[in-house]
Amino acid sequence: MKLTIVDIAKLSNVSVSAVSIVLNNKPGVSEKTREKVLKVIEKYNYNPNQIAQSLALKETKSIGLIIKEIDNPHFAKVMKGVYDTASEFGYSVLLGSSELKAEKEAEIINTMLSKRVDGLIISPIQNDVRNFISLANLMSNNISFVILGMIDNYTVNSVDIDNRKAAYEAVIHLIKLGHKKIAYFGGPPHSGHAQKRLLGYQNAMNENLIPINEELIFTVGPNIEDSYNIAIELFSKDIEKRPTAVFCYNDLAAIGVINALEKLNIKVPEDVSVFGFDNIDFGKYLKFPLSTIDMPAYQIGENATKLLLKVIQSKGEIINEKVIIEHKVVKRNTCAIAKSN
Amino acid sequence: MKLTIVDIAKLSNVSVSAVSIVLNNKPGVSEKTREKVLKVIEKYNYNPNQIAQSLALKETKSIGLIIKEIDNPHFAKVMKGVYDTASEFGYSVLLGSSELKAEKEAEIINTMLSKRVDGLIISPIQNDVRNFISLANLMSNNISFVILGMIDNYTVNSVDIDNRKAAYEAVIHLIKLGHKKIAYFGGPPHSGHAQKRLLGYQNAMNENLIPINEELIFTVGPNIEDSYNIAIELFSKDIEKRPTAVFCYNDLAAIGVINALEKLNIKVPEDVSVFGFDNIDFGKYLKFPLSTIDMPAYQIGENATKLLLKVIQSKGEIINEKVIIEHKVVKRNTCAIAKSN
DNA sequence: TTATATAACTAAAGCGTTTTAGTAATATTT
DNA sequence: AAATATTACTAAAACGCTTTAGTTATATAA
Repeated sequence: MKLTIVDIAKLSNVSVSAVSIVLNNKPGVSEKTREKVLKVIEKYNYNPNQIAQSLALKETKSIGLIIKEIDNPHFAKVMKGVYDTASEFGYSVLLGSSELKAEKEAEIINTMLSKRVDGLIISPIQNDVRNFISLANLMSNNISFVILGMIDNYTVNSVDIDNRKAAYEAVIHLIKLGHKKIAYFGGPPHSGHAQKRLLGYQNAMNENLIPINEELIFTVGPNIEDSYNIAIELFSKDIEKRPTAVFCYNDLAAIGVINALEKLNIKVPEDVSVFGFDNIDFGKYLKFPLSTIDMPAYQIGENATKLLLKVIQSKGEIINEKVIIEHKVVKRNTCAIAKSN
Repeated sequence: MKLTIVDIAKLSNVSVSAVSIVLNNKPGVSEKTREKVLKVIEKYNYNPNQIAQSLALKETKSIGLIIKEIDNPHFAKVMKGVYDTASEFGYSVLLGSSELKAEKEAEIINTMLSKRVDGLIISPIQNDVRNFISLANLMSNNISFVILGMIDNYTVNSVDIDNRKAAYEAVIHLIKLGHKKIAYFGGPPHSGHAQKRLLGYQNAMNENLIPINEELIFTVGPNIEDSYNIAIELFSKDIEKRPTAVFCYNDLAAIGVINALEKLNIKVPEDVSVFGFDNIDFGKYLKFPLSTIDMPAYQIGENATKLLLKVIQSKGEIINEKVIIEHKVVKRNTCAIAKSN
């Protein structure tokens, strides 16, 4: 039977209030009683019920983290960043994964709110305000939250890299290598990241006066197999219809493409170049060490958490920060000079 | 301002109890008032405060998951298994990562208990009951929990693979390939998994009358770099002091070893064979597709959660299940016949 | 010494639910 | 129509804490 503060009070012959004061290390009791109470607490290994505390204090010391896919190394790093800094500041983290489903996302947000988390870190499925239905809810009920991404035209706290610029740089890299027929394997259509990366792709192409072939722009699912299949189909076409390079919205997609290429006996990078995005740890150990954009996921998680805690603690004044983390283009072995054909 | 049940009661001209009855879909109010109340709830988008519910009901509908490393693909899969099934049954999951530190583990367990999770799934740092300090606490306070691993001689609910057997099979595979000088790159000394896997290694060696050279048994940290460094040192020795095969307690360690070998211009698998453990997704995409033990992490998470929920729901009768999940040895490209030398 | 300020302590209300036990209203039997 | 069973409803206690406001004891000032 778990002891309560009432039990401790009785056992130490003081009032409940006195125990509470001792528990929270507040002034209001003599050294003598403090020690007396502490001794009893120690003896019975008393652990205050945080549920009751939360109800009284209207704070739970926990935050919710909602990512898109649990088993994606990128999000694992984000989680670690969030978890480490949350722990450091005494917060617990409640896990949520939307698996790219909008309804699931909304549902998770709802249950987290009824669990009264002190704040939320969300990697949203969609950045379009019209589709990101929970956003209005969060804003109007002024819940503390920060977005892993960008919501344009809204005063929403967020942390992200400059996705457009990163994608732009990746594609420029490919163009400088002589590629013109560059495919884009993008993520879910409404995803902010996918859109920004597509924009970067378009910018780079336009700037170099390379016409964009809509037939080379794809939407792939979140797993390696999906992009593998699409790549198989794409590269089974006539050679002149095939791209000489493909820029992928994440490393997982790039792995799928590379696998397909290998399956079809098309050489990477001699025949076709592949560029990823995220720089997951395994990228460098792959059969074809991946050229990619380094998106510092741990830092993103860390910064998001610090920002969230700032928002939580700033009862009153409005915080409006859009943190941009520096990315890097990392050139490894999956890109080469385009064959002149 | 968040509405409370009292507000809803007033707005619908009924008692608080009536609202509670409606909320929980219990009998005790007429259809008419039920609808009336429901309308108000809908209109104001009322969301009951789960903290208050938890206090009243003495259950939080959340479980704690304590793993050892967040950014290890094996645990990512475990997490996904746990998360998916917990969600399916209406439970939230509170995340904990011990990062292989016993004090951290104990601390996490403590805060989760004060947050009054309904149960705990723990991948413990140490399986030795004398060192796994929290275990006694959990058992004597009869907390619902399940262990990802094994605690011998105790009636502890757990799910795991047969680690000894799996390791045994891996080493037998190596031995059949003609290897005799087989190194073991093991995990932290007190870890149950590491111990069981070491035992399997020893069994296989003994059974084949191969003397065990203690100098070929190593303890490596949880990251790729650590085993890389140890391997560099090991394989820089005189050739006759070097093993011809190394069996690693997880895939990450195997990747480190392979990298070191590559760095030293030692050919995998021609010169030395490497065998991993876990079968992380990336294993097959690596430069040297990894031979390894398939440990079905998702299933482990799933089973652990189902077992935990069973324990939670079985107020009263004692449950004592030790679930063993089937492993598989997967042979890919990192093992070859030993050179006769 | 008395008056006053300060320190130590505590009773009770409040946080937002559920549930028990009771009352009032309605339906069913006789 | 009266007696009884059933249904609808609600007041209040309980869950385990914090905190406010008040009381009592002690220390300081006059």
